[in-house]
Amino acid sequence: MSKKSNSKVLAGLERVGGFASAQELHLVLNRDSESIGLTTVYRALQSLVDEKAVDILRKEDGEAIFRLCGATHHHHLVCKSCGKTVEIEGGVIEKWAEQSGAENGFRDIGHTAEIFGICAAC
Amino acid sequence: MSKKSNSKVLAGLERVGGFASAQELHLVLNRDSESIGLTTVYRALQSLVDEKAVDILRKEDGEAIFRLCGATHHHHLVCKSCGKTVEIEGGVIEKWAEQSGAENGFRDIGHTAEIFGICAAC
DNA sequence: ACCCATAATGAAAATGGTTGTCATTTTCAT
DNA sequence: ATGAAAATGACAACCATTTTCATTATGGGT
Ligand SMILES: [Zn+2]
Ligand SMILES: [Zn+2]
Ligand SMILES: [Zn+2]
Ligand SMILES: [Zn+2]
Repeated sequence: MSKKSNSKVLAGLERVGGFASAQELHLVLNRDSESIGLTTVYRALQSLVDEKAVDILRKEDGEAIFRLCGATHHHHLVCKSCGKTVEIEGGVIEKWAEQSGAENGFRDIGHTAEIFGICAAC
Repeated sequence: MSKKSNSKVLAGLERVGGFASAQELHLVLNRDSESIGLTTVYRALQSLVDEKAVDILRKEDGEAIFRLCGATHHHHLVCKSCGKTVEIEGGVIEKWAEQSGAENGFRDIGHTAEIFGICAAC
């Protein structure tokens, strides 16, 4: 029966596209007339992470954010002033992370990387 | 005057050696007859992070942990299981960030990048 | 269809790290 | 010494997440 809430949450993540926090997801789902409780969203996300259908990361402030596993992986260039965001190709980073991890005997390697600055308009 | 609490906290971090949470640090400091409030520990850590004297990372549960940081810019490879940390040379990343930013007309470019995985011992 | 054991759900309360408030204390220049 | 400004810390507020617990849905056995 947890199947139902799991697929609701997965659908929500698809709709969102990229990362979303549990609470954002809860809002999105209920906005679209999918009645689901916040607790259940947390539980569904937890089990989806356990079965590796969903990735979990942490924002700088410590809040957990989730995304579909296998969603196209990319990185962001964000303007510190106006928030404008550009999606960046990160092939170099993927190699760097894999290689650095492997050289040090690590497995299950993941990474985070963000670029920030001031955009031309600001 | 924040100098005083900052150096107390730095001393605490030295004593601890590796990573410590704000609350652990608060305990350690007061155990060693350094009377300092928890709020002040948080503030000192915050300002030390701002001035890049201290690194901040997140445990899996989202709690912030801190440690002394060398002056040279570098990145981290962290074990998700035991917390073991390796400092990584990030020349590739610096170039990637600078170039991606410049290509999109951004200036004052900075970046964050972390690698995580499971270490050989775990 | 009916029972019942079991799992799922979600509202509300509890938890816990972190941040905000504000009165008090310390520092420092005059 | 005096006042302004910065620093401090006890306490309360905040907020994401977890725990409780009462209710509801599910599904197999009869
Ligand atoms: Zn901008
Ligand atoms: Zn994106
Ligand atoms: Zn990447
Ligand atoms: Zn390890």
